[in-house]
Amino acid sequence: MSGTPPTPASPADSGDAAAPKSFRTPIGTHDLAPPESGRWVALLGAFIAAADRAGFGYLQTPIFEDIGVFARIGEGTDVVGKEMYEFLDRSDRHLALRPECTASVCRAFAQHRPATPWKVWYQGPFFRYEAPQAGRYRQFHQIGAETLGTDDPDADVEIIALAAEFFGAIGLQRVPLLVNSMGDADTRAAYGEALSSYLQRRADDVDPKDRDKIERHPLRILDSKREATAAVAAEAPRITDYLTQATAAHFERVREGLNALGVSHEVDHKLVRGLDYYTRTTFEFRAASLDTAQDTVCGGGRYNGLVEALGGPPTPGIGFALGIERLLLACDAEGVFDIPAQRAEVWVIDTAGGAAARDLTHELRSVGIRADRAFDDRSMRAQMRAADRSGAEVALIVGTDEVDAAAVTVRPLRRPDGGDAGMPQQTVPRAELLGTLQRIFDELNAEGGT
RNA sequence: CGGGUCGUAGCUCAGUUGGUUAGAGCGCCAGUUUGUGGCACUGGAGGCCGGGGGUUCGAAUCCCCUCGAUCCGCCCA
Repeated sequence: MSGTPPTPASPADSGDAAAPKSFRTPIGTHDLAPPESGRWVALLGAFIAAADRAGFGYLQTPIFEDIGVFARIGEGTDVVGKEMYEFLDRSDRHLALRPECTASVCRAFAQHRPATPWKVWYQGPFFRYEAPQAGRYRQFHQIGAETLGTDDPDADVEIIALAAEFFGAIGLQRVPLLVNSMGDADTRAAYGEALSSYLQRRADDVDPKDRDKIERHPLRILDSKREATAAVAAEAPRITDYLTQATAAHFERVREGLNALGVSHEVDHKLVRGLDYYTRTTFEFRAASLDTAQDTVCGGGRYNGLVEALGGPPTPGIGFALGIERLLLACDAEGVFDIPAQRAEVWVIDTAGGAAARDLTHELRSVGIRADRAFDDRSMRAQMRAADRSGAEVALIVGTDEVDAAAVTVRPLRRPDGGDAGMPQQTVPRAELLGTLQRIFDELNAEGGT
């Protein structure tokens, strides 16, 4: 990662002996370096495969947008209220770093008017100005998928199944799915009244720290973690009792579909989600293996009014976002989806000046072999150590003898049985090198690949 | 933004009631006779003890401030 510290600038160059200022990543941000970064690449690969099979195409939207795009997420939410990275550019345009992607996807839809259904997935960094803690960062990363242009409950099922499929692909087991329905505007209004009057009646039983929410954001009372509040919430009216016939039927069909696909789930009447735009289906996957404060690994729902609110045609939509950092935390907790080993297949050792290492690695790579080498003309011993640590199957040794004979010494480093005691080496003419390597790999695959 | 815990080598950590040149393990580099890895041994590089101020003859150690990390509230992926 960090290399050798640079030698201090000589007074002659700098004219000043003061140590240069050093920097680190801003609060709540992180570098992602090998080997850990290999996990992200693999994770993305697994998602891409699942999304591709389900007919979702990749959508990339800007990392910053006109701040108005995000205002529709919810006036009362912290996400737009106080957590946005907003700024004026040099021409006084009021912009913001994106805190999430659904609004951007809807903006893109309104801007381009693609044919429907529009099925897209996205991936990338998002930004929220919050104090970091376990599973919550100022720059975090999400993968998500959205289907716009259809209100068909089977689209909801497809979206949820995609997330479930992905969890399965990376080996996550303990991520129970919770679903609920927020109904439509009418049910939300009717339910809002019922909930408010109930909460006002029980205000004294609500934890004092939650009381202000009764006025400000009554829905959020429902998912409070405080014991007293949770007790009140448990007896609160349920939104599913206020669903219109159409939304109730929609919800029923979604559940039926999940059952049909074997996606186990549970209805959670207290699942309200934080963002204002949700209508009808809402859902969350929570990591049961995590005992951190943030255990929602994937959240989503339907947002039938959002495209219109962003100046587009009335267009229904459903989607989810999943937090990569949290997902990886959950993988750690379950002990699944390890960091993939990145290893060379062949390591070239050159004690005759380096030209052979330069040329051979290039030649091997061009025929598809993962080949690597040491630099700086190190001793043979050092190069052998590097070869061993690289995990390579085979070392190719080129010293002065080999150069004179136009040959290469092929030195296997692993045994098919997994041991590493070494096998007899052989010196072959350079012209026969690829064939010899092929035989060795075949042998290893045949005997070792049980 | 409020609260808890914590900052000593690249990493994980020792460092006794304040007392001389701040240590270990791992990692890294080099060697242990001829051109050969893992194991073992030897040596080496690498620390403004997070930063600033204070108390003291003397501070990694005590006090204050600050910055950062981490966790919780809150919020959310």
